[in-house]
Amino acid sequence: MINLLKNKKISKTPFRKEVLAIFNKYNNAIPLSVVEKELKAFNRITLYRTIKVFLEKGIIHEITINGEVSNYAICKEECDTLGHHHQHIHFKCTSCGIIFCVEVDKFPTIILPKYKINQLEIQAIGLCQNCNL
Amino acid sequence: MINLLKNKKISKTPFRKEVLAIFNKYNNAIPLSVVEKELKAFNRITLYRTIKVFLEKGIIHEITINGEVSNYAICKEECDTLGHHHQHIHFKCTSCGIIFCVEVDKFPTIILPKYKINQLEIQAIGLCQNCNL
DNA sequence: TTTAAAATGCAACAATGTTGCAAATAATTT
DNA sequence: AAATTATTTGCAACATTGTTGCATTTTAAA
Repeated sequence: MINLLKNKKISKTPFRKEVLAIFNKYNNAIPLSVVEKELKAFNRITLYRTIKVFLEKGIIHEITINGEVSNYAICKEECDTLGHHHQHIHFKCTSCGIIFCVEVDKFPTIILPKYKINQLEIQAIGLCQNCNL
Repeated sequence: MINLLKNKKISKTPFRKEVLAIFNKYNNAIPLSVVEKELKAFNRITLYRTIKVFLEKGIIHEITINGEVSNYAICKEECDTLGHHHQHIHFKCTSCGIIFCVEVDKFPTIILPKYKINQLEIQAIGLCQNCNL
């Protein structure tokens, strides 16, 4: 939805609408290089700033696995300026390289005595449905 | 142990010994900036190459949380050229910023039908023992 | 429609990471 | 222990990635 921009109280510009449409088009997470290629009128600086705003507003979230180049995906849950609230894991296929979010029935809990855990980031690496045939 | 370099079959040089000693000195993960400051004779290029070799040989592992600058820590388990085999989680304290590895009693398992999960990376974000007092 | 606020894009810069190659050092062989 | 081979180091140069100030343009609000 393009109204997302209105809901998040950020200016609705052609550039942002285009970037948002690209993220919506993909069902998986994508790196900036893919966004670049999809953009009709691409500008590095504006893209960096757009990504930063989208991250801050909880429109997209960043996925970085083992220090590799970051991928970005639309937030499905109610994320906002105050933080991201995801209950999904990130899966990376070592065969086709795809990265995406997966909902799991029972999201793990970890208890560390004397610590306070506010957020759990879980990344699974393996073979996706297609590559595991 | 400095013999680690011999065991991993890589040349034992003063630079590598120094970098290894720095990692051993810290009980937590550290970014390259800290390694730099600790090094007597620092050279950016050699450091990058040393880190790369240490990663490949399974001497250290990389921790990247939410696209922030990577931190590095000694591998405690049997990691080698064929891969890293960790059964610990990575904890980041939002108060003091420290990042370190934590052993957990029961490392979570995630089952995704039709997928094959080879590795699970778990990052917990919250307050560490000191900051949670 | 006018005004105020915000976004864009250029130029310039800063930080991070890489590569070829010659010199230096470490490991191996004799 | 000395000579040979293999590897590492560090310089120069470059490539990539990300940031900032500022004037112009565009969006949102009055």
